Order: sequence, then structure tokens, then C-alpha cells
Amino acid sequence: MAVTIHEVAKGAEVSVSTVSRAFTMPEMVNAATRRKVLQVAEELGYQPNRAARGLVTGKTGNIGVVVPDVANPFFSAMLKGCTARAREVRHVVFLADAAEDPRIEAEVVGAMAKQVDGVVLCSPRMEPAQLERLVGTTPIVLVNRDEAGLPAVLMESADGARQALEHLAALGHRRIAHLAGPAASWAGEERLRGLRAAAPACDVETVELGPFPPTFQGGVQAADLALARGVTAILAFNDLMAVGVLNRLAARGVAVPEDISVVGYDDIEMSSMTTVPLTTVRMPMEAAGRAAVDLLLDGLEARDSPEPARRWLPTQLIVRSTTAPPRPEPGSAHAQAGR
Amino acid sequence: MAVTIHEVAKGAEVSVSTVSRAFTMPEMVNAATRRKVLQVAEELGYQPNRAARGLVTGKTGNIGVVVPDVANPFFSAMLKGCTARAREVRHVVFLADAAEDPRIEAEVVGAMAKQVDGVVLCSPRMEPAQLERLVGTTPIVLVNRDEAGLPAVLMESADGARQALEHLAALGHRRIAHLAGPAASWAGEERLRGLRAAAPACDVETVELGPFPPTFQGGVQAADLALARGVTAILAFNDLMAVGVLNRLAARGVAVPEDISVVGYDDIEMSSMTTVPLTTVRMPMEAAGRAAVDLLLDGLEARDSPEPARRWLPTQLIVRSTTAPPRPEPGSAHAQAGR
DNA sequence: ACAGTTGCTGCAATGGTTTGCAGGCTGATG
DNA sequence: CATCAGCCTGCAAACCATTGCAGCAACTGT
Repeated sequence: MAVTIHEVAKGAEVSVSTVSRAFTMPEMVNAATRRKVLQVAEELGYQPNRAARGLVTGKTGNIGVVVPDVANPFFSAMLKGCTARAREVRHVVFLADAAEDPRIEAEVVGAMAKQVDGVVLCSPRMEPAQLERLVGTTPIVLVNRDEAGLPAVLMESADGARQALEHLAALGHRRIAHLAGPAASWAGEERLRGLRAAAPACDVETVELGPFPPTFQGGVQAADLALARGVTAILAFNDLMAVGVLNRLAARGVAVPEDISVVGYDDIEMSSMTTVPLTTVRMPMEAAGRAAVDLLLDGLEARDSPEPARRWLPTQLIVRSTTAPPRPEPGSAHAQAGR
Repeated sequence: MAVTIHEVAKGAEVSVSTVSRAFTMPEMVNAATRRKVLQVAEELGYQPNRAARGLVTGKTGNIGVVVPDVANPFFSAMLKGCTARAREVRHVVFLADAAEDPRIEAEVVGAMAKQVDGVVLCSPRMEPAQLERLVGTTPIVLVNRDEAGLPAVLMESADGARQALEHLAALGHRRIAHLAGPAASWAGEERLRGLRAAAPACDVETVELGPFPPTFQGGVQAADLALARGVTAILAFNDLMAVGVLNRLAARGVAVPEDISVVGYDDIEMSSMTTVPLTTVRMPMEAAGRAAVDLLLDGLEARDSPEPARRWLPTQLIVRSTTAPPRPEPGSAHAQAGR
């Protein structure tokens, strides 16, 4: 059905080798011959079959990407980075959605392994041991997870948390709740680390709540708990939770940012669309996707480098409208009289 | 590097043919032999190389999916449906993000064509002529677009618009704005068709505005125009626009749903998370993705059927909190005195 | 005119898998 | 015991592309 290299060869009256070379090693074939070949190929609509090439060269030009959930904006942004970068370097991507299931994660990389040059694992949920088993199957790069021995692109989650905390502290907040996400989250641990490290210097007391599901519902659930603890600001695990918090707070009649400040994490699209736009720390998800495929491809070139490459991407606090100075305490010396 | 059928054959002391058959035509090989083969394969961690199989059988077990923008929740939901269904039928998906560019769309299906059994094109932006050219390259099924001669899965957009309109009419609205999306959108045309068909029967006057970009910004821009036209309700092209409308309305001090009703379209995740949850018509995006891969695979089986298959999926109005009866007109006979 | 380059091209092997065909073994039938 | 029909199994060709090697022509320098 589809047109092969043989038909082009026949059409251009050359051997298949020449056709092949015309595409992959242009300088090796006579300019006139090449022109002819390319022209015939164009007319016939020939597209090389990369699978066949992969068989002989060992390089397929495909890369695998597995995400826990494509419908999650955090991951779809990452995925977008991967596909965009892959296209730039003339690769195509195999996608697998693991449906948040560690077993599926392992299974799909096995299924893809033979057809790709390597796979990028976004926030893999699986155990280190399982991960270990996958290495050797095919080259791997991790995103948003740090496992000894594996190349990874990481985001400075801890630093983001620090920025958020300092921002809040500078506004005058002294008692801040942190709503944790899933216990197993690497990024979550990092954030907590950053928070704990920065808290003393900022002279703030953190109230650690959770874990909660990293969803809108998780946020509404957490809001009440935070409120009961008498904090003036809330740091949510991610934007989805933060939006849940915002909603619950509105429902209970507490004003944001007047009564309480809220900051999210990730900066998904939605964050700028809430009725009062969300202050959040931006994670460079798309950049992470791009970096991951670069790392993967570089790693394939340079087999030699002993220690696994890792790329750190900066995070940045985006101040919007859900943060403000806390209401002055009634008896406080600093209470502003006028106004 | 990777373990091939040959090593399994050696390990199980049989020929490669037998190993191959043990996997693909189990009933043809002796039960004991098969057990042995499967066991050795398991031990060695053998995974068949589907690319090689594809070369000889012409069926790769891969399907291509191209979307205009993975980061768009509408498409990521569709994509999720595709990947989920593909996994169930033991296929893997090749993903391409066309970045909303018709040229890229055409290009990527060309690039994938040889490696997949067919491709599903989600809301393709390209011209009918271009589309035509692609047919013949590889089997294709369309989603959310109706082009003569091609199998497609379609959503009853017109009916969704009808439901929304009737809902609004039943609440008492008589003058309703419709905010159109991109002019080239098939779904948009369908909706308009449904709207126009239903309006007379409902005794409502529609004010057709647009086209606008189908985004948050498009919505804020459109809101002012709608307001100026003195409507009591707004039907937006999609939820993103509706959220933009909501925001702009809030900023201008008009209360939703008291002063004006708003209904969106699509029912993306975000719709239920706005401070006042959005009334919208639900598009079965994930179901559409699943249906698309089914249609594609069925089409491959039954080459014979002459007329292209098409699957229509129902849409459904989801009433949440942005719709309510309009404020009674000051001089109206029906104005409620008490209260 | 000759040997040595240089530049281009074709032959044939290669990769991992499927599959048509033929051969071998077992057991049943006569 | 001969025949024949299943069953299984192996051999070898095929799929599409890449690439080392060798061949060939034209050109260089002498």
C-alpha cells in the first residue's frame, strides 16, 4: 500500500542504497542524482518508515513519555513541552497515561521499550525498586523526582516554598498553615524542606496540615482545618487545592485576601482566572518537558559520562491578588488608627 | 542489548517460529511447549518488538492521535479517552500536538503514517482539501468535525445549544446573547444552527456576537459587548470564555445569576470550581476519544462497508449556579410586589 | 600512458518478527 | 502392517530500511 524506498528507487532509476543515502547522508550522493531522487520521492509521497530504520540502526527516532494523568493540567503542560521539543529535533512521541497506577507505569514502559530510544517518566508514582528494575530496559529520565543514579530534571520546589514564605512573612504574617499533598510526593517533601529551613529566619510559625488529596475537594476539606487553627495565611500543595480553599473560604464568608491570604503552587492556567487571581509559585512545566527530552537525547549521544546528568529549573513566585497584609490584631501596637 | 525472540528460542530449545506462534497463535502450539516458552520469555523479560511485527504484518498495533493543543483541557480529556481505550485493546498511542497550526497537522500525520495503523484527528483545523490529500496515506477518523466521506465521531452540539436555550427560556429570559468562537469551527456552526432552530419556538430573541477567541480573554472582551446589548443571559462558545465573562461581570459589579445568567459549553473541570459554579452543557470528550479509537479499529477490520461510519454522542445540559430567572422589569405586570 | 586518488554507486548482509510450506511423529483405521 | 490424517514444529522468505565493502569511472600528477 504505502510507498517504499524501492518504488522511489525504481522511479529515479537508482538503487535503494542511493535513495537511502539521499535522505540520510546527502553529501555522499551526487547533487543531480539527489535532486532527482528527492523529486521522485516527493511526487510519490514517500515517507521513510522509521520502524524499519530503527531495526537496523537501533535508533528509532521515537521517545516515550509517561504521565500519571494527561487530563491534569500540570502534566499536560509538561507533555506539551515534550512534544514541542521532540518535534524540533525530529522525533515523535509515544504517550502513555498511567492513570495514577504504579503498576501500569511499569507495564507501559515495558511495552514501549523496544519502539523508543528512551522514555521520560513524569512524576512516577512507582517504588524505587520497581524503578530500578526498569533501568536497563531502556534509557530513562525522570521529571520531578530524584532517584539516585538516574538522570532527572528537577524543579527548585524548596526554593519556591521559601519565596512564598518570605513573601508572606514580609507582608506581616506570623502564623501560616501548610497544606500537604500526597505523602509519597517528592516535590511535596522538597517544599516542606524549604519551608522548614526558611521559617526560623522569617520568624514565622508554620502549622503543618495534611496530607490531603491534591484536588479541589482536598482544598475545601483543608480550608476548615486551617481556619480552626487561627492562621492568617495558607500555603497550598498546589493550585487546585488553593482554588478549593478559596471556594470554601468564600462560602464561609471569610474574605481573601483581607481576612486570610492564600498562595498556591504550580501556576496552572486556571490560577489567573479565579475571581480573585491567585498568588502562586510558578513551576516551569513546559520547560521541564523540553529539558527532559534534551537530557534523554544528550544521554544517548554521550554514553560515557559516569554520573547521571540532572537539570535544575528555577521556580518563581507570582504575586497576584490573594495575598495581602493580615488584618491588624485588635490590641496590637501597630494597629493603624486612621483610615 | 534488548532480548529478542532468538534468545527465547535458544533458551526454550525451540525455533523462533515456535516462540512467535506461542505468542500470536497460542492454539497452534503444544501446551507444554507453550508453557516452557512463556516461562523462559518471562524469565528473560522478553517483550516482542512491535515495530518488527509491523513490518511484516502491516499492523503495528499503534494508533496516532493528533490534537491542536494538549494543554487545552478539552483536548486533554479527549486524549485521555484515546489512551485509555487504546490500552484496553492493547495498542499504544503516538501523540502529536499541532500547536493549532494546520500545516503542522498535515505534516505530522505524514510523519506518523508509516508507524501507525491509523490516526484520529481531533478537531482538525486544516482545509477540506488538505484533509482530502491525507486520506489514502493512512486510515483516518475525525473527531468533532464532519467532512464528507470520512468516518467521524461527533457530538450533538446543536442539541446542546437547544437544551441551553430552552433552559434559559423556561427561566423567563427573552433576549439572549450568543458569543461565537472561531469562525472556522464546525462545532460552533452546529451550535448556531441549533440555536437558530430553537429560538422561535422558545419565543426568544438571540443577539449573535463574535467571533471571539475561545479563551478567557475572549470572554472578558465579549462580556462588555453583551452587556451593552441589554441581554439578560449569555451563551458562551465554551467554558473558558464563560469564565472570562464571569470575571468581567464581577469586575463591573453585575451579579451572576441575579442580574444576568451565564451558560458555558464543554464542562471542563474548571467549570465546577468557579466561585459560583457554572451552568454548562457537557460534551462527552473522553467518550469521544474512546469511540474514535473503536471506530478506527473497527474500520480496519471491515474494509467492506461502503459508507463511512459515524458515531453521534449526546450532549447534556448541566445546571449549576450561574443561571436563574431574570430580574423582573421595573414596570412589568409580573413584577413581584412583596418580598 | 600509468598508477593513485577521488567521488559516486550498487551489492548484499543485517535487524526482529511473521507465516507459507513441508517434513516428522503419533495414533487411528482397515 | 500399511495408510492416512492430524498435530506440531522448523526452514526460509519476506517486510523496509541502513551501511560496509567493493567496483567503476573520471581525474590528478608524473
